[in-house]
Amino acid sequence: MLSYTEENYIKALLRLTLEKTVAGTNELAAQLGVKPATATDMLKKLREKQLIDYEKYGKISLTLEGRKKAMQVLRKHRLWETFLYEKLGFAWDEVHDIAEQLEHIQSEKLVEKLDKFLDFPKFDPHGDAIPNAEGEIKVFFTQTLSQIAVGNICRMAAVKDNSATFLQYVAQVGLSINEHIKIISKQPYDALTCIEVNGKQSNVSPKFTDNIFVVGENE
Amino acid sequence: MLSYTEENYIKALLRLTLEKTVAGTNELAAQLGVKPATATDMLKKLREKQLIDYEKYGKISLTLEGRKKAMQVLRKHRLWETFLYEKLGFAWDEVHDIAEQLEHIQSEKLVEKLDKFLDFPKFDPHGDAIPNAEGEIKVFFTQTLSQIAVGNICRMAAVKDNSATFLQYVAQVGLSINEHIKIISKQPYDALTCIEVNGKQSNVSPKFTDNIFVVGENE
DNA sequence: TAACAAAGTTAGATTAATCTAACAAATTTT
DNA sequence: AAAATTTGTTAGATTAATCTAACTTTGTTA
Repeated sequence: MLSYTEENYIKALLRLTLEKTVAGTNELAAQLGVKPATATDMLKKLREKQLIDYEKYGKISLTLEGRKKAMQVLRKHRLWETFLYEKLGFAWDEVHDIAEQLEHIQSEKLVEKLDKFLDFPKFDPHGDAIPNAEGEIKVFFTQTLSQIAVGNICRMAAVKDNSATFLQYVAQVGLSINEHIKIISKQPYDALTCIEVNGKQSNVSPKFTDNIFVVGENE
Repeated sequence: MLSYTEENYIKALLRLTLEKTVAGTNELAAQLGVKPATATDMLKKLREKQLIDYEKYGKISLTLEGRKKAMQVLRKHRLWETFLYEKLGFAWDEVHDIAEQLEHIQSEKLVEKLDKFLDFPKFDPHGDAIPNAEGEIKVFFTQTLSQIAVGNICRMAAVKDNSATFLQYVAQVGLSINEHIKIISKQPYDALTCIEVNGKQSNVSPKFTDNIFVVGENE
């Protein structure tokens, strides 16, 4: 079982690795309000416990196990935030500090009962997704590239079709996850869509645009 | 602010001093699952913080401040137990261990909102009274000595009248808080009640029996 | 009342988490 | 590429809470 402190370290690492590319010791220490020397000590300990991959002077990343543990803390945090907001009537901005304490309560059964009591919420009061019991965030995309109007910009979120030929085609037009896409025009005659990715324009078929999940820019 | 550990010590002391006469170091240590030496150290620390009265080799008691703090922890414990039982559907015997963790969450506002959410419960799922925000357990006695039938035994809980003459009268018949009282007989003619306290019988008036709160023996 | 047992304390060590100060490695700038 | 800056580590100390082992006080019993 992880200590309160260890949980806070892996949670901070999760946040850093989600938001930015890689996490460094100073950044981690700042996030937690401790000195870098302290963080270094804890990093060694977390490595011993196989929660992170780390070599001295190198970059830090969570192992699968570490990430799962961190996500479970995040799950508790967001469920408690939802409880405080929805059930107890706390304001939007008051819930975080209390949830920081509640997220360390150890009881799987409590978490599951709380989840049920809240009617299995998918998002917390800030709109952030709540991980499931296995520590995964399932994001269900509903909008495909074909639904975006001419002139708008969106961002690629996922693909429906995972075939090699399709993925090669996707790469060929310069697309990848999070890449921006602008809809230049749509041809009424042959139903092709002209998209622009990184300054490069391509004409693609409905078969293509129907298989790309996107999110709008105004999120 | 008290540490998690300090809170546990004063809570254990509260339990011991409520249940038994005086608390000793060994007993306290046993209650908390630590060695007596550890308890001694902590007792010094709690004395420094003016939470207990204590001299070495002497008996231990909570100060008013210490008692208040302990009662506030107990309040949180019992409110959370009520929440787990009433709202989350936990069983009677599952709530204690989780409440042991939840009772240490620091947020006055949380406690008050939880209290309201639970509709200001007076008793927890085990039937124990929940202290108020000031750390007091208000017990409302409803039964007076005059309502006890002949032949029954009850126990003195409190008095309605606090006048000196009444209290002297009470002492004179051998009564004090928690003292047992047996109703020997009631005279229809002059409405006097014959009571027995510690083997001593006295005839008392309705004015007397109406001003003594009692609890039945079958609690 | 002297001896024994129980209760409580002290001294010294350990562990987890932290710090400061000094040092080492990596990166950026000139 | 040498110098300067940033980043990260090590060594040694501190605090809170705990332990064991030895000792002291108090209370009980023969």
